Amino acid sequence: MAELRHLRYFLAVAEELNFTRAAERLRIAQPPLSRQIRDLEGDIGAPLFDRGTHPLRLTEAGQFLREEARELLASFDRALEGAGRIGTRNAGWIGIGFVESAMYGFLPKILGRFRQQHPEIEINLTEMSADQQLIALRDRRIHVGFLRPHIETDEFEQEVVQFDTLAIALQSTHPLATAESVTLDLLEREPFVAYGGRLRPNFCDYLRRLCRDAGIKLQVAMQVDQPETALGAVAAGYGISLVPQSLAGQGREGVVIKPISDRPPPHPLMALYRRNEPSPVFQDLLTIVRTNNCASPS
Amino acid sequence: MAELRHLRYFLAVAEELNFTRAAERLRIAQPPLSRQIRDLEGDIGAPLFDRGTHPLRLTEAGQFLREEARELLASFDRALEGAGRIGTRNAGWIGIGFVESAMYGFLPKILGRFRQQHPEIEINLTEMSADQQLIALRDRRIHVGFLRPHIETDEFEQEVVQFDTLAIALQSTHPLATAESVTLDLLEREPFVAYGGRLRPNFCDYLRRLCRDAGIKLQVAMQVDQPETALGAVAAGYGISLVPQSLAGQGREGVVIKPISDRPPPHPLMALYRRNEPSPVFQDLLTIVRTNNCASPS
DNA sequence: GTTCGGCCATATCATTAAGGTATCAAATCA
DNA sequence: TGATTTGATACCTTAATGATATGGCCGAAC
Repeated sequence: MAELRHLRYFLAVAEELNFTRAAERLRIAQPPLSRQIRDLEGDIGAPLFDRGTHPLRLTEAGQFLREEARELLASFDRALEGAGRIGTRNAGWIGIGFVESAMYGFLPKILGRFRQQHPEIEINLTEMSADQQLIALRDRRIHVGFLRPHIETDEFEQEVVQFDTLAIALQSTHPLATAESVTLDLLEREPFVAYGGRLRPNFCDYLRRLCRDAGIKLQVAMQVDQPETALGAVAAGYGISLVPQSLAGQGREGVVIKPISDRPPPHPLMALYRRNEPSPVFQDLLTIVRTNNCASPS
Repeated sequence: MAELRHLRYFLAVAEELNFTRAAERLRIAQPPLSRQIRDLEGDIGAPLFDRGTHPLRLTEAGQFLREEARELLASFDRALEGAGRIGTRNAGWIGIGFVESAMYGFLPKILGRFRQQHPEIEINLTEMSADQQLIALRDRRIHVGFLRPHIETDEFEQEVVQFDTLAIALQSTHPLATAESVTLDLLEREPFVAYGGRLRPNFCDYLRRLCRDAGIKLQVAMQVDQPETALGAVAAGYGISLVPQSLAGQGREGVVIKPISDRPPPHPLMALYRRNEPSPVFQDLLTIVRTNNCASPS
């Protein structure tokens, strides 16, 4: 089984581009180094170096692994050091689960402020889907999850931390492209660019439920995976689509994003956490999240 | 030296909360498992389990390490598999360096589209400062870097990929808080919340240079590390500050962000890459970055 | 073209460290 | 308190890492 040693050795060779010098640097002899690299290559199933050239050259796979190896070794050290700090200084840690879209501005901001208040607290950040967050909360593997609706649970505390609404994306040549806003029933009268459930099952479900509740029957013209891709499809004239209003700020050629005047569907970011979490550090995090002041409809 | 084996073993115990069962799962005997855990704890310098309780319990450090270990082991496998795919299918990889603020919407969007076009390409993402990006480009450790000015180099190709301007943040009780826009010379007449060079030396330098070029003398009232923190300081009445216009969308209580009418200072996101990069995959990435259509002043 | 030197691979031996067995001590539970 | 579960200790075995010796290949220099 491959071990970190293999990466350490590989990295030495990748940096020296010379087995002999790398071996010296590692304080081992050259033959065992050759064997370890060979073992690693066997494990990977592909060569990492172009042999027979002077100087030695990394293959594409080797170049990739060199970067990954750096990152991995650094992360490993950080993890052990972090655990050590927590254990010795009796510091703490906070585990955070989040859906990808929470990374679009919200989380970096929160984390920046939190780190400033609590530089001694180790933070474990893991991107996970909404249902993975539920499981992780139950297992106490994270302290808080950030997700989009629709979760129906009273097992955990839940609160809105950032408010967004859905808006309608139109091709810029559309008759309504110059209107101030549009109404929701426009969705029934135009072909629709829908979301497949593959990448964002929750967002997809949410839209489905929304349309059912509003009594809207969509004419699905195309399926895409992400709101950004939907914008592309709209620009290309496949139809209209529903996207988060916040995407309007980005401005994309061929598309306009119009607010919905009658019943704008909400698209909030939620925080989910266990009731009665005692940790004062966690309470501080919640305070930061709340004073972020994005929790009111715009 | 600590190895992945230690993490694998630790994870088994952490999940079973029982050395004997964990050993069975790992297909080894219990005593060597105990020893490996002890070695790991020695390396870390803190206990990972509360011994002497039934059932076994993880210490805080142990809980943290459990999450980190999961992540690390998964990353390790991903890295080896990725390298294998590159080597066998003759696929490729793209290395991307980026400053933190590129993560605020820009990069996730680009990556989403790129992954869709090239699911077979491995992506190595590394957050690094602007000067680290320069070094990494030279070392061919990344193919492209995303950074904020000010970099003066003709060693690499450079282009604007997202345009933003700086705006002035005022306390919402400020007389000008209701104005449409303000002028740059307001900076001279009010105490200023400035940026220390610790976290974002480039941004800090950029502001300094900007003020010097515009002939503006700031009255620095406070130093903060990040624009978000600056907003907090402004809300608290320490003074006014310069922040990216894009922060205006987030809305924060006690602060208004006003565009600068006379000479709005640009704050673009740049892409930096080697000239004559032949890879067609890389060219595709550039195309996606360019058709992102955020490169024109708003 | 031939030779020399650098460099990596292979083969074999030595040593270290991981894994196994037997046993003990401590905590839990009846 | 005695039986049982469970982790720690001591000691031995085995496997894998590391060292030494050597050979072959490639490139550079004469």
